[in-house]
Amino acid sequence: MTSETNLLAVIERQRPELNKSESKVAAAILRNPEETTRSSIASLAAQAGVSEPSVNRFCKKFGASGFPDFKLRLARSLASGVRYVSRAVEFSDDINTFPRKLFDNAISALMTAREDLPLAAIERAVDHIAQARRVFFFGLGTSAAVARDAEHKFFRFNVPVSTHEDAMMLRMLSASGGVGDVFFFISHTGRTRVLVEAAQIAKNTEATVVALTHEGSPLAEQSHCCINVDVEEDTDQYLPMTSRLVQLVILDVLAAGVTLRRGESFTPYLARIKDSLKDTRFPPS
Amino acid sequence: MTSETNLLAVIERQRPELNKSESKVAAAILRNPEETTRSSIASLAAQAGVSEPSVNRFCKKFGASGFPDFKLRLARSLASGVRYVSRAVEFSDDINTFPRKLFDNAISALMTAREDLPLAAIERAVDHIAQARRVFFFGLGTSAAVARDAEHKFFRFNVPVSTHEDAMMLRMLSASGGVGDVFFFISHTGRTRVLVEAAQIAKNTEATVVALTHEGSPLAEQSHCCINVDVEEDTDQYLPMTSRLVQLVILDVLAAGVTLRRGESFTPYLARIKDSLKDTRFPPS
DNA sequence: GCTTATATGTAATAAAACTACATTTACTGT
DNA sequence: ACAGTAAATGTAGTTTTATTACATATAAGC
Repeated sequence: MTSETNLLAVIERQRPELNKSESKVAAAILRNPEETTRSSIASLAAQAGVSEPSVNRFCKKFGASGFPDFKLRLARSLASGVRYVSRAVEFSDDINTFPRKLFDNAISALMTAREDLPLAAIERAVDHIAQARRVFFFGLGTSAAVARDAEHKFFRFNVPVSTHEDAMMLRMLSASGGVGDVFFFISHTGRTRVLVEAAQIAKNTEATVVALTHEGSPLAEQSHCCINVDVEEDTDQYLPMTSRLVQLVILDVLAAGVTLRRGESFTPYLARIKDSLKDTRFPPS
Repeated sequence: MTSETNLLAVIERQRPELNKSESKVAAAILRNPEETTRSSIASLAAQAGVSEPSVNRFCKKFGASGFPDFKLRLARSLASGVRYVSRAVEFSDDINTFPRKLFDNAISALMTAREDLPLAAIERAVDHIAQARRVFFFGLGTSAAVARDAEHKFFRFNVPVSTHEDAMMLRMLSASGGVGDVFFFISHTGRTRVLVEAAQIAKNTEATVVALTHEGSPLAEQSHCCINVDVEEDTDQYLPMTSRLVQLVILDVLAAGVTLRRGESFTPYLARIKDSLKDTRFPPS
């Protein structure tokens, strides 16, 4: 078990396995975590309707050395932001609340993703990309921007990279796949017909299909290597926001992986690309 | 003045104005903040070589109600992460370390940004966009993907939105600006010549120029409304990674702001757009 | 229904933090 | 330089808070 960052999430998760008084304590804490960090063991016990030692035992059960230590941990995980349940924006929100909520959601999505990174898949994807002859990044809708970002990132590795959004193009390019080609599909749902079909076509060639999507989705099934992005998101009401952030960071990870694979001798090359941009900018004052 | 989040920074700043025993306490805390959160008032007093009440007074001086409250605040500000130094990826890193580092950096950038959101500018930008006749999102390089994402997000508001990357297009469109047009420029550095020049052209029209960039940059100076994104980033060595994440979340904030402005009656319209995508997906199994 | 194990509470103890007050230190003016 | 005063720091006692050891109650197994 990883040392989970978010104490509240741990409590929530363990809740069904707690006995009576423990779950009363859990309830009291979850009802008002912020207040818990400020209250004494006596007042929390009163709030929960249990005895003080019960609270103490509860704290020890969750890895703390005692109540004060527990409060500290709680304060930490509250500060490290972010309510475990991502908070939806309401129409009653105003400028002082909703921007924070959105940031909290973004942060919490990244923290969740960080806890459970699909390292094996990432490593394999890096392998494929590092050795690729050509790389195609395909994504539609929100993921189109991600694909675009990836293109801009990976072209620096001296490998032909391209992005496309035209459904016909996707199919034709996918069909053109050969040894050393990597088709990299990006999708939050993993159910976008056009993408899934293109992936299927590509998979029937000699090319490698990598998917950055939800594991178990139709798209994942059409891939040789699926990097699982499993962000809970209320996509019924809102556009995918947090999942694309996670996708972007994972692409950064892949890019970094490829850089490391190339080795230190590669850095001058990257620097040269950077330098080429110098004259497009106003010099720093 | 904002109620500063980072207690350590506050202590550091106040240090010259502290008297002898207080500064001993400050030194002891700064020497090992992490440990301080776990120690008792007695042990901290011993560490600092002062008496317990001195420690207590120190705590009160910094706004805490007492030592336990102080520890809580300290724990919070340690957790809220501000590991100011974001950790760079090294060639000695392996798969177990560098992905985490990149996620850490992303998270810490968002947390830093969250602490200091330019709410006033955001509010004004929402005003402009909500009332716009047309909106143009302009960004180049890494920011092109951000602009693209914004386009995809904002077209849902029933306002003509577009993105362009061609330098000539930017200039011509900028020149075509009129009342009700919003030109939204996105740039990490705020020094990209093409963008700055386009912004200048747009500003000479009746249109509104909004910039999502570094305050004080040439681009910011050509805008009516600048949303300050101030992410420290080693762009000499790496591509902007974290700044674009912050930009994206801020655009989410703007989109949410516009949605809220439109009011609840607007939701069915958004739902209709969502529904139109249904048939492009494989149904959930 | 008895036995055993587990869970919870009670009350005493120990630890920690705070307060009031005493002492020291540093500063002011003569 | 020295008394007087104000600020700073420390001492010791008090109060609050947390923990431990143990007793009682509750539930599970035979």
